[in-house]
Amino acid sequence: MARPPAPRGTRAPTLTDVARLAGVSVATASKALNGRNHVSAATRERVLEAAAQLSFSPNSLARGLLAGRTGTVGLLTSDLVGRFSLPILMGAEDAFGAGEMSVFLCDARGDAIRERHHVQALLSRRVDGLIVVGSSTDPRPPLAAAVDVPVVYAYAPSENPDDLSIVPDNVGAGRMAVEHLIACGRTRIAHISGDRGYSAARDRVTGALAALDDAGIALVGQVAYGTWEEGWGRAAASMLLDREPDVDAVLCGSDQVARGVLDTLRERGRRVPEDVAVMGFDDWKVMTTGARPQLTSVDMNLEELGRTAARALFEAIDAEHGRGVRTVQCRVVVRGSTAPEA
Amino acid sequence: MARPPAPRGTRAPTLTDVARLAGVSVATASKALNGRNHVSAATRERVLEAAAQLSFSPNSLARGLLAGRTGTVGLLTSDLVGRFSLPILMGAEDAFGAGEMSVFLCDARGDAIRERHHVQALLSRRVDGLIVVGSSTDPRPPLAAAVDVPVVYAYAPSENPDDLSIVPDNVGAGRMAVEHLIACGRTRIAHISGDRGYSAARDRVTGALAALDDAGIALVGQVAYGTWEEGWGRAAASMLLDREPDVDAVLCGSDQVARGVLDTLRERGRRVPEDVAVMGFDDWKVMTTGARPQLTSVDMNLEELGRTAARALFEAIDAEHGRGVRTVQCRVVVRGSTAPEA
DNA sequence: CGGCGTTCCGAAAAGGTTTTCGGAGGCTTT
DNA sequence: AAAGCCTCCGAAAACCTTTTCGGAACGCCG
Repeated sequence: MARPPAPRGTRAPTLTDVARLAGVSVATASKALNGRNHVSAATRERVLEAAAQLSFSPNSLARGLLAGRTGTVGLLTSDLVGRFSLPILMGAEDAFGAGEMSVFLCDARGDAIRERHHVQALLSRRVDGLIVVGSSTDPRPPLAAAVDVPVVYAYAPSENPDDLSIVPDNVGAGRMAVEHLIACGRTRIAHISGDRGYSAARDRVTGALAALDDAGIALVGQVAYGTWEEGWGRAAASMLLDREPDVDAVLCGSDQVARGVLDTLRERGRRVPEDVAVMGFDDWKVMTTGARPQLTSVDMNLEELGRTAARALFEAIDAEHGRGVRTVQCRVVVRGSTAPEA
Repeated sequence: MARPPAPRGTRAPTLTDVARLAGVSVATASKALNGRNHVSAATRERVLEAAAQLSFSPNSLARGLLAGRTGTVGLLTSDLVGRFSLPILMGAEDAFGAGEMSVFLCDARGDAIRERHHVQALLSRRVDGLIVVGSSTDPRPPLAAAVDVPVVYAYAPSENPDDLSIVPDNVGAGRMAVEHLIACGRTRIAHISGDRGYSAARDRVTGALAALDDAGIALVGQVAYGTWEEGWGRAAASMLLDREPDVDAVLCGSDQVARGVLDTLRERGRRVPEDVAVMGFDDWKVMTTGARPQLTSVDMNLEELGRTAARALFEAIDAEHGRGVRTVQCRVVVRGSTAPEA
C-alpha cells in the first residue's frame, strides 16, 4: 500500500475523454451512452463512435458511488473445501452472472472472527446484498454485525426465524427414496445412515420412516448411524447382513456410504439390484457413475438452491425482504443399483 | 434497475457524519481514522469514539475512486464444476483474503463470449488484477480483450509465452511417482494412464518414462490411454493382468482410474500392496482414503498453486510484471496401496 | 512585546459518473 | 409578428473520501 500504483500504460479513458473526442459535453456523452433521450441521433452516433475508439468502459466505482447501489453481492461461505457449497456457489454465480451483478467470494473457514472481518469488508465495499452459505444443514447463528443490506442464508438456515433461509428438503428426500424403493417392489428395507450429529442425516431418517409408515412397512433392523465414509458403509453392511440376511434393499445415508455397502454386498455374493437394491443420497456423480452397478441416488438440487437463493436476494434488493425457511425440492436419479438396466 | 433502491433503514453514515458528531472537519476525521499524524491525541480519541458510535465504515468506492486502486481482483474460472479449479480458487482466496484484497468470482463455463463479457465487467469495476484459472493443464488462448491490469494464468498456461502462467509440475509428478514405486522395490511397473487428449496425462507419462529410463527399467507393456474414469481402470487392469501376469506395480493416471484398478485386482485375487502396488494422481481425498487399502497418490499441490498465483499477481500489481511459465512442485502421499501399514 | 517554530485544524480540490435544470434555437400557432 | 412549445445540449451539483495547503493558535526566545 506504500507505493503508488505502477504506471501501466496510460490511464483508463474517462467519459470526459469521450466527450472531448466527440466534441460534446460530458452530460451529453453520458446520456448518449446510456440510451437516454434528449440526444439527437447524429450526436449519439458520434459519441458511440468516440467511445468505441477509446474502448471506453464506464467506471463502476463512480457510478456506484452516485447511485448508492453497486451491482455487487457478497457470497460468504463457511468452507469452500466442502463439496456442498460449490454447487450452491455455482448456482448463485449463475443466477447473478446472467444479469449485471458481480459476486464477491469470501471463505470464512468456519471461523467467526474471520467471518465478521469479511462481512465488514463486504459492507465497506457497499455490496447490495449477502448470501451466507453454510457447510451443513444444521442451523447456524445469524451474522453478528448489524447489516443494513438483505441477507439470504443458503443450505444452513439461520437460527433466527426472521431471516430468510433456503435449505434442501432432506425430509422429503428420505421420503422420496423410500417411495422409490417400494415402487421397485422392495419390502424389507434397511437404512444405514450417516453421522447422527448432522441434521441432514436425522431429517432423511425422519422422511424415510414416515414413508415406510405410510406404506405400512416396518424398517428392517435399526437405523444405523455412523460416519459419512465408505468404510462405515462396508462395516455396517457386514453387520446388517449377519443380522438380517433377508434384507432386499439398503437405503444409505450418502453416496459414499452406499459405495461401501455395494463393496460388501459384492464380497458376500449378493447381486445388486437382483437380490438387494441400494440407494444413496447427494448424487455425487463421481461416486454414483463410477460404481458397479451405477448407483441410484437422490439429487439434492443444490445448484437450483443456489439459484433460488440468488433470486431471493435479488428480490429482496429491489423490494421487500422475505423471511422464514424455504425448501428446495430434490429428485431421485434412477440408475442400475435399484433398477436393472433396460 | 428501474426502481430506486428501497429505503432500508437509514443511509450508511459517512465521514461527514462522524466529523460532525466529533465536532471536527472531515479532513481531521479522515486523518484521525487513518492514523496519520498532525492530529492531537484528544481529537483522535473523539473521532474514533464518534466513528464507533455510528459504526462508521469508510466507503471503499470513494476511496478507490480517488486512489486509482480498488483492492479487488478478478478470479476468472472456466468451470467451477471441475474439481481442479476449486482448490486453486481456495488458495487464491486464502492468499488474498489475508490482506485487504477482495475477490470477484466469475465462471465463464468454457464459453469465450461469456469470458469476454466477464472480463469487461471486471475491468469496468476497476479490478487491480486478474487470475485466469483453466480447466485443464492444456495451454489456452490469452484473454481476448486488451487488459491494462496484470494477469496471471493458473493451472492452464497461456499460449502466449509473454504472459505469466503458474502450472502444476506434471512431468515431475510422473517422475516422483515412478521413483516412489522403485523405492518400494518394484521393478515390473505398468502405467494405465488417463485421457490422451490431456497434456496432464501425456506429461505424467513423460516423467514416468524418464524416471524408468534413469533407473534402467523398462515399462511393462504399453502405456494405456483411456478416460479418467473408474470403469476404464477396471477394464484396463483386466487386460493388463491377462497380458502381463507378473506385473508388480501399476501407476494410474488418476485416483479414479486407480480405484478401478484396485477393484479388478481384488477380484482377481491379487493382494495390494503385497503382490501389486498401486498409485494414483491428484490425491483426491475421498477417493484415496475411501479405498481399500488406502491409495498412495501424488498431491499436485493445487492450493499452493492458487496461493502462488495470488502472490505473483500481488507482486505484479505493486511492481513489474513477470512472464513465462512457473511450475509448482508436487509431492507423493504414501498410503497402504504401496507400503504395508506400519 | 515582536518574531518564530510547532502543532493542530479546516477549506478545497480531486477522482468519474449521473442527473437536474436552465438556456438556446427552431418550429408552430394565433 | 409575437408568443409558446419542443428538441437538444451544457453547466453544475451530487456521491464520499483523501490529501494538500494555508491559516490559526500557542509557547518560547530574544
